[in-house]
Amino acid sequence: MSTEIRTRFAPSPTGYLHIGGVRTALYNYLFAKKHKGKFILRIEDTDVERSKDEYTLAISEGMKWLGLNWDGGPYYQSERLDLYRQELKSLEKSGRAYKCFCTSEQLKEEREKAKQEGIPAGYDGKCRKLPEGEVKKLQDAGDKYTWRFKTPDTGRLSFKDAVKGTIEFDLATIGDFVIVRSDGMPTYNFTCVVDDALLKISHVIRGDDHISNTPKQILIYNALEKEPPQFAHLPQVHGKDGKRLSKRTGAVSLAEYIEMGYLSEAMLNYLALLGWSTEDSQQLFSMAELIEKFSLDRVSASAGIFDTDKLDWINGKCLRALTAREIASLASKWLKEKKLIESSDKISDKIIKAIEMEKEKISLLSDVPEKIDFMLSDNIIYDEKAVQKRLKKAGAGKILLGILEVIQNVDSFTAENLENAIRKLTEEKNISAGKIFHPLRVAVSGRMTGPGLFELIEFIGKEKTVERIKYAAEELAENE
RNA sequence: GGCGGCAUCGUCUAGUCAGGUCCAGGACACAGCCCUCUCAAGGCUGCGACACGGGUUCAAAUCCCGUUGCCGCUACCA
Repeated sequence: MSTEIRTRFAPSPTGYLHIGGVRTALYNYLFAKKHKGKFILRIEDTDVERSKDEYTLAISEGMKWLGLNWDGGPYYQSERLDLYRQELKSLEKSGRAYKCFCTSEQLKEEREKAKQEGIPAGYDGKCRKLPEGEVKKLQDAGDKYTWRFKTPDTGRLSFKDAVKGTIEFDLATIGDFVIVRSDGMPTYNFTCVVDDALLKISHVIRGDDHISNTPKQILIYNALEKEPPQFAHLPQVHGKDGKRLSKRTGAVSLAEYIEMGYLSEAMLNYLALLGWSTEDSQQLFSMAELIEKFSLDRVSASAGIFDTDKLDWINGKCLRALTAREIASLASKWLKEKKLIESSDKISDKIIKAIEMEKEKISLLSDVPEKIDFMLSDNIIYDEKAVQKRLKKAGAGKILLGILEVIQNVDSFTAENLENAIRKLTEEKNISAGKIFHPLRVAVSGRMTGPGLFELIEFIGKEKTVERIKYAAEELAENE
């Protein structure tokens, strides 16, 4: 009997969607899709203090932006409290959970003491032995209590991890841990198991910071008489300093990368490769290829560093594969900010043409305005360095005037005709192409870089071109 | 401290399970060259790594032991 593959992404809404979390979500998504299974979204919001609605929103928006659409959920743990309560009852009945009246202050003190003395920290299971009468007394007195899970005192527990192999733990090192807080809210290790079991998750794919939690969770599965899922622990994503990704080392949230102008497919492609690879080292993938080729046994075991150089390269590749119209529409937010367009639905053909000419130089969507604004504006700004280098040269003014004459006489103002005419000029006057092209470029655009000169001139139009060459020749160029 | 995980070019990695075909392959970045009216893009070339120390073996990046380093867990966070 083949059971359905079901994976889940289970972030806690205590911060914006983290880039490492995005990768976890991606791998879960790819694995589910590859096996024609289901990908479920679950929000782990049992930490009332730190969970915020805005983070929940950011998570689902981010997932949508990426196109990682979930097949089930989102399930909110805060809405499933009854379920955990039921399972707690079952644990109580089987004697696997007990009430603990120790206060957090007490425990903290003991932990510190243990640390100083160099003895292994961890709960000593004091309240496990509390006589029933004593429990009743404390409870009647209104003392707050947590529920702890009773872990075995001896033995070993091992599990097979799809990326790390077999991992074994000594159960003596795992103390009784809290599964329900004194305010009645269940904790992670408990809710996670209950939900994964109830939602029939077949493969738990998550960060390897959860490895140490896994034995605890398996213990709960066993106590609840549920079958544990397959585990796959992904290596961490680190910052440039090799440490855990943090704001200090760069952007960490997906939203920041969106803001910088990255494309979702580039992000996905890059993240897919950060910890996974094909045997032939393929670098560029469509989502369909990713789904087809992904497999957990080719996931790397070691942590990777989030490096934007490669992301930028992939982003450029993705961008170049789009049409100018698509780029314009994707970049409309930035175009609007720079006042190049009024609204997203008012993208002129001129803008699209300009983007077309500069397409291969765009690496981020946010680059678009600066690449094309000089072609669209009526008043160009002459770059000081460009003027110095190309116009303040002996004879530059005279050359420009010569070009002007030619240009004025080009009847059909196309790039081809312009090029023919100007190349003819270089031959007639026997001067190198560079001597003509460079000053001309600066004269009409104000800068030294840009699209092909003749396409650019055609785009600018005869009237403006003539006007600019005149200005440059008379006001800027060296006329000696 | 205890427990657990990880260790190949600056970065992402292939190769490790089934030791030889690996004086270690690909990609990004970097450098140079080519193309070229500029900047890009593209093409080519180059630079560059098996953490360290033992062992096993005819042979080790691959297997074993130890060391070191980094990371995680050790919460009434997830």
